[in-house]
Amino acid sequence: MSTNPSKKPSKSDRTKTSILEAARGLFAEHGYDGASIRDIAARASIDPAMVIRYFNSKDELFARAALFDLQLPATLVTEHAPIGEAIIKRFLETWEGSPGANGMVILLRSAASNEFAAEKVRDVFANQIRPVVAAFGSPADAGRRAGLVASQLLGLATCRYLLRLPPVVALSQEEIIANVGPALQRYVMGPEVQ
Amino acid sequence: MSTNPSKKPSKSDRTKTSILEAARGLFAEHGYDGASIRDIAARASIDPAMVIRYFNSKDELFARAALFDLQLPATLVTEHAPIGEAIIKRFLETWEGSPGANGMVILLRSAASNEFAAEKVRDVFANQIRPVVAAFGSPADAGRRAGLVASQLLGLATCRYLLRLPPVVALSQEEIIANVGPALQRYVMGPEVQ
DNA sequence: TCCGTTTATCAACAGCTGTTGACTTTCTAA
DNA sequence: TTAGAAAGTCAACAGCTGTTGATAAACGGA
Repeated sequence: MSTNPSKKPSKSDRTKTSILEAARGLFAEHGYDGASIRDIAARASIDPAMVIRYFNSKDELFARAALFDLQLPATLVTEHAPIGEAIIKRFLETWEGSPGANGMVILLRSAASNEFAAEKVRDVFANQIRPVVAAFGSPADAGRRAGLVASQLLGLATCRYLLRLPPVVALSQEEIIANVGPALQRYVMGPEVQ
Repeated sequence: MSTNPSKKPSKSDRTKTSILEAARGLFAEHGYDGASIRDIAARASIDPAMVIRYFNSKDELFARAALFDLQLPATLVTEHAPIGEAIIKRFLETWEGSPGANGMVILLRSAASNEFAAEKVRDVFANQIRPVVAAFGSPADAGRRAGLVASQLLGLATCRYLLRLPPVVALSQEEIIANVGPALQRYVMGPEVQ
C-alpha cells in the first residue's frame, strides 16, 4: 500500500478512487447515516472489507469524501464588482462548477445529525466567509455580519440542493446573483451604505 | 384505548403525552435516524413496546411529533408594518415563543436525510409562505419570490438552531428583525419598490 | 517457472434497529 | 369480592450496522 507518488496509477489507487467516488455520491444523496459501507462497496463493485482496508473506518472515509475548499481567496477584495455579487457568484461556481464538486452538499446533508459534519460547516464559515466579510465595513461586528451572510448562503444551498424546493431549483444562476447579491451586499456593508 | 374526549386525562393519555414529549425532544436533538425508539422510551421511563402500542410505528410517531403550524394567517396582510418585518417577526414568535414549540427544528433536522420530513418542509413552504408572498407584488413570479424568502428563513433557522453558529445564536430577536426584515422585504416586493 | 507481495473474497463477530406476541400486573366497574 | 379490561413487562425475532481475521486469487519481477 505505497502512497505511490507521481507514478502511473496502480490497481489499488484505482480502487481507492472508485470507492471515494461512490462514497461522495452516496453521502451527498443520503447523508452520513443513510449511506452504509455495504451500499458504498456495492456501488464501487467491490467487497465491503476493502472499504475498511483502504480507509480505516467509515468516519475517516467520510472525512476524506467531505474534503473541499470554498476557494474564497483574498483576491476577491480586488474585484470591482460589488462584494455581495462577488460572493454569491463565487459560491455558485464552487457548488455548480465542475460535476463531482459536491463537497458542500455532502457536509450540509450530514451536518443536521452529525456533529463532525456540523463542526466542518462552522469551520468553513469561520475560515472562509468571515475573513472576506471582515475585510469590508467595520471590523467590530464582522462576526455578526458574516453570520447573516452565512445564513443566506446556507439557506440557498439547503433549498436548492437538499430540499430541492421547485422554485429555487428553477432559478438560473443569473437570477440568483441578481436577487441574492444585493441582500448579501446589505449584510456585508450595513444599511448605511445601502 | 378510548380517545377519551374532554374527560379528565386517563393514565394512558398521560403516558401517550410523555412519549410524545420525549420523542419531540430527541427528534429535535438527533433527527429521525439518530433518535431510536429505545432512546425515546428510556427518556419517557417506559418500555419500548409501549411506544409501538400507542403509536403504531416510528414513522407515525414522527409524523405526530413533527406536527406544527406556522400560524401565518391572512391577517398578516392587514398589519401596517412592512411585510418583510412582519414575516420574520412572526417566524421568531413561532420558533422561540413557547418552549416545546420545536416542530420546525424537528422537521428541519430530519429533512436532510428523510424524504417524508423534506416533503413536509416543502409543504410548509407551499401552504404557508407562498400565499403570504403572493398577496404582495406581482402574482406572476410569486413562486420565485417565495422561494427566495424561504431560503433566507430556512438558512436562519439552520444556522441558529441546527448548526448553532455562534454569531447567529448571539443575535437578539430585535437584531434579526432589523437585519433580515429588509432583505425579506426586498424579496417580497422586488427591487423596484426598494 | 517460481516466489513474494499486493489485491480481493468470505464468513463471522457483536451490537444495534423496529417490531411482535405472550405474559403479568394494575385498575375499574358491577 | 370478583370479572374484565386496560396498562405495562419481558424476551425474542429478523434484519441491519461497522469491523475483523483467515483465506484465496492475481499480479510482477527474477
